[in-house]
Amino acid sequence: MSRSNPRVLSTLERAGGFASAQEVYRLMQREGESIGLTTVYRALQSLVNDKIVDVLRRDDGEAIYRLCGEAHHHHLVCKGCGDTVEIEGGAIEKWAKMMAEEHGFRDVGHTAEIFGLCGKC
Amino acid sequence: MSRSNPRVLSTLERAGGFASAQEVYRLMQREGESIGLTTVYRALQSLVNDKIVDVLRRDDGEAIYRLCGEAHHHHLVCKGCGDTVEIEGGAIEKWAKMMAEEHGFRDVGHTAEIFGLCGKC
DNA sequence: GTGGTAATGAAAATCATTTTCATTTGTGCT
DNA sequence: AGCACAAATGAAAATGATTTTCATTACCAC
Ligand SMILES: [Mn+2]
Ligand SMILES: [Mn+2]
Ligand SMILES: [Zn+2]
Ligand SMILES: [Zn+2]
Repeated sequence: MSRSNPRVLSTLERAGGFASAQEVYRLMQREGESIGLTTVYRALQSLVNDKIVDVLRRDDGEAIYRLCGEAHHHHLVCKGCGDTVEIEGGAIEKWAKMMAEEHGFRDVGHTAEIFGLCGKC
Repeated sequence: MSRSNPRVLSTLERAGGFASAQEVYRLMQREGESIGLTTVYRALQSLVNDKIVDVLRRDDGEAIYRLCGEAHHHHLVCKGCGDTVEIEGGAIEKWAKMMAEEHGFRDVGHTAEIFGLCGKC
């Protein structure tokens, strides 16, 4: 049951950060790779099963995937122009770990985003 | 633009805990209330806008809604059974404010969720 | 009552994801 | 090579939540 297609994995790597199945698919098409959307979905599911890839959900519900190894970071997004700054979240990591411990949760992950108006807007 | 239909709100109350738009709709139908699915969606969106209701996502991507208290808080959600603990986020508030200042952002808000497996799962 | 605006809901459209199923590919064996 | 059998692939159809359209209805103000 090892459907962890290496071309899909390498494309997700190349994408850097999060990408949805549809985005991975479009990226491969644009680069001339021949692959079916179904295979992309199956490969990503498999990679998640094997814990090589993380999955979470965008606000619109679309599933997004990311290599587990990549540096974990958060975003500061401008509601006006969409500019995004990648920020470090040491305080969040500690908070998440503490809260999980306190309530007996394990295998925890987290999401955290800040949004507002940037200097130009 | 206040489409926060009170019958939808009261149904969500009666449901207790989280319920999806589809579930709220089916519940109202079962109890003989005449309402359209579209109106349920619009009412829930409106309630979320007014911060009367929290929204998050099930693992399958379906949006689920729940009445939320006045105080600003965050969630610790079990990926296994869906149990949710409302937690306090003082550390996050400070972090968000500091990051925003550092990058010249104003009028900032934030989201932060922790997810993992609870003690029972 | 008349005109204007907001709310409603049935039906169609959207869109990510899953399922089906026929075809292709790979692998071990003779 | 030739054959058998399992796994992988992908096009097309199905699914299901959510959104959009649009015609109708309820609600107000004057
Ligand atoms: Mn973090
Ligand atoms: Mn907070
Ligand atoms: Zn900006
Ligand atoms: Zn649990």
